[in-house]
Amino acid sequence: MQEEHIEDLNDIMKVRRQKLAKLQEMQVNAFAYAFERDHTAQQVIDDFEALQEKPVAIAGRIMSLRSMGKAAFGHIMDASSRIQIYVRQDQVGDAAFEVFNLVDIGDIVGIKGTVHKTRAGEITIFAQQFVLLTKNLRPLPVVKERIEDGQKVTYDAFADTELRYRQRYVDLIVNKNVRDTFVMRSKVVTAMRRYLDGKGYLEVETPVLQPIYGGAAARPFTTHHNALDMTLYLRIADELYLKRLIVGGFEGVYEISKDFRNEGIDRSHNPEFTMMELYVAYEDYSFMMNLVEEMINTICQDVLGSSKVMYQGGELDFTPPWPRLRLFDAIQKYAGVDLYGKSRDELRSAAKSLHIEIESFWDSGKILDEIVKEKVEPHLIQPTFLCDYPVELSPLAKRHRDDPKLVERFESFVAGREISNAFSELNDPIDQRGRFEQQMAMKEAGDDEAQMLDEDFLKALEYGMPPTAGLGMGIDRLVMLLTDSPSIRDVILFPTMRPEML
RNA sequence: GAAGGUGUAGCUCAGCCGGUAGAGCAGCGGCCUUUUAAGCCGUGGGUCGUGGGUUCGAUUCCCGCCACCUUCACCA
Repeated sequence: MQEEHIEDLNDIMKVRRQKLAKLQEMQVNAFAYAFERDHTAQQVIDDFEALQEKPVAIAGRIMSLRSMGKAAFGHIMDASSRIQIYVRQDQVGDAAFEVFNLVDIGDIVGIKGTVHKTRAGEITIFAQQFVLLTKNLRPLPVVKERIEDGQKVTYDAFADTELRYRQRYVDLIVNKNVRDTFVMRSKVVTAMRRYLDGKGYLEVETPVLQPIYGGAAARPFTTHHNALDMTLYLRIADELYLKRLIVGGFEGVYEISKDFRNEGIDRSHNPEFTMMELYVAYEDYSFMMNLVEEMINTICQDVLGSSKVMYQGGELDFTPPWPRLRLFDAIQKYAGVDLYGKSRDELRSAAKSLHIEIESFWDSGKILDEIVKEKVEPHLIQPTFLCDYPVELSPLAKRHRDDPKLVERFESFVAGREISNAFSELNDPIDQRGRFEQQMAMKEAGDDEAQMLDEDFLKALEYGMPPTAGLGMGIDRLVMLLTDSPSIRDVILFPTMRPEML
């Protein structure tokens, strides 16, 4: 709405504008500059005994109103909590009460008054002064709750997922559990930083715009730099830059940042998502397994006070150690076939007998990957490490010390979803070049997710990268687990949406 | 990208085997100075997602389109 035509607004919005005009006539600033408060709602509730009868100043958004002529009850909400207010004409004065009569649910107000408990036993601020701080011009969904048979019943919840995602600000105002989820998300990231910083690792920032994308198998977003007249890609992983830093002499570096993958959107995928990558010199993937289970458990303890969490009706237990299952043993266990050392054709027929569809250009690694996805991953509910992957699947991982067909790689699974991926990093530049070349061949063959050859990265390896363990961890998915969220969109404040058609 | 589902008032929903729509809350007016889904009385509000088609007549039936949800594909 570029130009505003009041006749286009609905009745409720028209009335709000009229009230605004009335306030202006009364010389009331409906968009105040500041309000000096000395308590939050939660502080008043927590310190009720000490604050009883004492004056407090609080501010917040009106969430309910029950007017009784010359007095009214309502609830105001600030970031901490919700608290009842009681406004009486004979206390706040005629002028302020006249303003109060123009207040709607959704307005932001400041209250100075004394702390009491009502007859019904609810902590309430009896207003002595009332100030309008911000006039609301758009009706807010009014969610009501009632206790029935000890159960909290919610009426008229703001529940339309599309509206909730498109207008997350409304979702946050109205749905407390949504606020809680994002507070929890912040705590998870803070706890992770605290853990990694405590180990002495250095948090760094590497390029989002990359001339050559790498470090994962995915299609990128492509963009263009005008001044340089060149194509740039939004990163799909941080890996190759972080390893350059290990070459440079840092011995532990991590980055928490957005990665971008030009793939489909579903309950566990968003085109931009948050990843933590960590590289530690002189260590291998066994070290990293220990670190992952310790780190996740520490985060759980920090933010939930427990190693156990309920997720979608089932209990997850993050207490270390987590089971470690070799990939081919897992296939044996869940698919009932031994696929170790099998040729591409043998894998192909195995896939067929397991009713798994495969593409003609897939190599043996890709076919195996598909079988694992279908037959193994759904079984990995409790935290589990799947380790020792075939070399074809992992062009950046070091060959297994006991078996050249495998690499020293693991992925951790929880609730059937991958939450981390790690390996002993390949630091032999000759081997690395060969693996890149194999990827290029796959790209030729039609695999548009095969990785690009990065000459500068190879050059860095030629200078010598110490033995290094590397890890990537999906933050969004971790937060989903710890907040019992079924969709990644529930843990991303503004998930990717198609633009609304106007 | 495919299939299925959904789209009706600010919010949550009902309804219509074709005759231009209802409820609760929110709103507006009135009464009410301890209420809390406040209450009581009265009352306004909708191009029924969008564009076509069939029909005397479409919110309802048919087709296209858009958005969202679910499952699948791709992927983490």
